[in-house]
Amino acid sequence: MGQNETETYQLNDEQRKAAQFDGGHALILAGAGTGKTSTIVARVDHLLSRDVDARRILLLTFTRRAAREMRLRMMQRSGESTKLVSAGTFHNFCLQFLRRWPDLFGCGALSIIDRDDQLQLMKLARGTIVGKDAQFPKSAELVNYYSYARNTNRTIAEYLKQFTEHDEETIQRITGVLQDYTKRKLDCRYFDYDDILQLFAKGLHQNNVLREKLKRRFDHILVDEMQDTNPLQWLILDGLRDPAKLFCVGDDAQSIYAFRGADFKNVHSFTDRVEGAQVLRLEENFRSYQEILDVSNWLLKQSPLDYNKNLHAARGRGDKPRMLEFSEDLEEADWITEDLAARHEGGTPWAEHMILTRTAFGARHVEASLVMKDIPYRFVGGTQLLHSAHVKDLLSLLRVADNSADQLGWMRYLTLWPRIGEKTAATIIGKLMGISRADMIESILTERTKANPRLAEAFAACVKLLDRPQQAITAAVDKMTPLLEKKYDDWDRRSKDLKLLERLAEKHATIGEFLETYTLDPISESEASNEDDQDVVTLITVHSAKGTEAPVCYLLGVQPGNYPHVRSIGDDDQEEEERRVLYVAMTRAKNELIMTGTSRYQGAFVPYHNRYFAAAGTNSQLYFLSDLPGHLLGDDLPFDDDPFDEPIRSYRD
DNA sequence: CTTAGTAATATTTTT
DNA sequence: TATTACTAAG
Repeated sequence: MGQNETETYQLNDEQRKAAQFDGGHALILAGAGTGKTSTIVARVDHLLSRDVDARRILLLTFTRRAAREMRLRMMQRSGESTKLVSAGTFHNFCLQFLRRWPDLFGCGALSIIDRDDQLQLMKLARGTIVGKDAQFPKSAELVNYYSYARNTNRTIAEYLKQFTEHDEETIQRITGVLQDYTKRKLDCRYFDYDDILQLFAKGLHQNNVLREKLKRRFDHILVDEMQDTNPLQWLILDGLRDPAKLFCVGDDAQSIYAFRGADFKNVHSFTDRVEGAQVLRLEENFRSYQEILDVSNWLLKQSPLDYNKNLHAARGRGDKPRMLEFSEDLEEADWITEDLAARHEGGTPWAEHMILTRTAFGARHVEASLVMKDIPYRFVGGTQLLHSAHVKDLLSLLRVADNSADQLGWMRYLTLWPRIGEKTAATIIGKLMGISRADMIESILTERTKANPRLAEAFAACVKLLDRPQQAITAAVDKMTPLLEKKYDDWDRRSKDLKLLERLAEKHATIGEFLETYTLDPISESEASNEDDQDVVTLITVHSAKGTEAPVCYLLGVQPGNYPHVRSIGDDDQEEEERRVLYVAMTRAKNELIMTGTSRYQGAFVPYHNRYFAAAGTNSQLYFLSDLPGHLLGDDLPFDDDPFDEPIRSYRD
């Protein structure tokens, strides 16, 4: 333990000071690429060398990917004992305790639902409470209200009054819908993402027995990406600290999750809130060459906010970032994949390249081009495997087998069968509610769906295989194939996904765990099929890319309309957040940063708050890079401006 | 009530 | 592009 310190793993002075900090609580302000992960890993190593019990260290990350990376790095540095460190996301950590002490938290068996299910449930609630009313907020907006209010620890009414323009009466009606939604959620034993955090925080703060138990479990709480924690998450940290010590690492210039309730205050007010806390800074960038940082620094300097960031490259100088402009996004996509192929031909592994995109939608041409050229890739944040219609069809059976109160699952499963529509299904579901014994459910199904004997058979088969997920899927596919074949005319293509599902299920102990894993950590089709492949290009949304890096980074769609994104225009805070998104994207690159964009911006119009918004570079205020000084970039000329029909003028003139 | 066919709808970011 | 929403006919 700890024997490697300073020999193999070199830290600079700032990092070492942070890793070995011996006071109380600490906030580490760490700029992009300043070695946040290394410092956290080194801190764990330091604690272990001081004989801190690994089981008493808690490491909270923002995503599962980050948690995985941390575990790997800790293992490499400090060995087997780090397996005992609790490392995971907030959601993961909280859920673990809800499961361990359900009685103390007051929750029984539950299924985690994703945003899709939330939306559907909200649609039902909205339908019964307000009926048809085009003026009334759509279900998607209602889900956002509900989630945002809870993540910022406000009541619904308080949030609506403060952040929306709705009148008193509308607020009343919205509250009514959300109440109905909550009731439906409980009826189905559903838990949405926010319930996990909220119930944990509530138990932690309102149940003294529970708080004492939880507080006594950890001595050190390490938090990654502190700038993206929200008030609800802060409540959790605040409840767990003392005597446990907080070690929070973050960078306000990389805060890009305000839409999820993330609050800078967790960083800016840290020392006010936590008595005696110390602030340490990491300012030397180990990731990128100075030229990449020059452009990034310039971007932040344009902001009216003072980020007080001026990253300095420890690696010195390299190539200037490039900016390429194309007239069509198909050309842009093809250029990138051709460049990739050429580099690979030249001996560079695929894995050294990352393509960053503002939106998953914006990457569709690149994805198509990668497929065309047979370049292996994984798309992090791309279309989710579990969201395609045929997969949902299949999973509906597994869901109801796992949780018989799952009404959305029943509705989907039942209506797949001939002669069963919404009404018939609703009647059957009504009969099923409140019954938990599988054999009784089976007999009701058999009784009510005589025309489709396989409906009940398939259910019975899956229930028997609850702890053999792979076999359960095989059985489900077997029984449902005739149905799905008829429903989809491109069944051949779709059935491949179900094979993929079988393979994924192998690694899981129960159906419940299988469903939960991929609900909390959605997986895209390309990720699922390339799971074991190491050498692949990474296509990734900027939001998912926070915390990662690659030697060569392509930044897709660097053009007006994307930075800031049109949907954020009009709200100053949102626009400013978009600048940070671009900053995060740029600072991922280690050696080369290649920005591409199209001049003909998205055809013509983009819907924006029910208006049409033309943004084709008419207003330079709307594009962060419109005033970017040319000397910061490499020599690529914008293609359209390249004058090929002009006589050359001597430089001596 | 169900179903087949057509129209519309929405594509920011995520645990 | 793909899925969901709606409408008219069975």
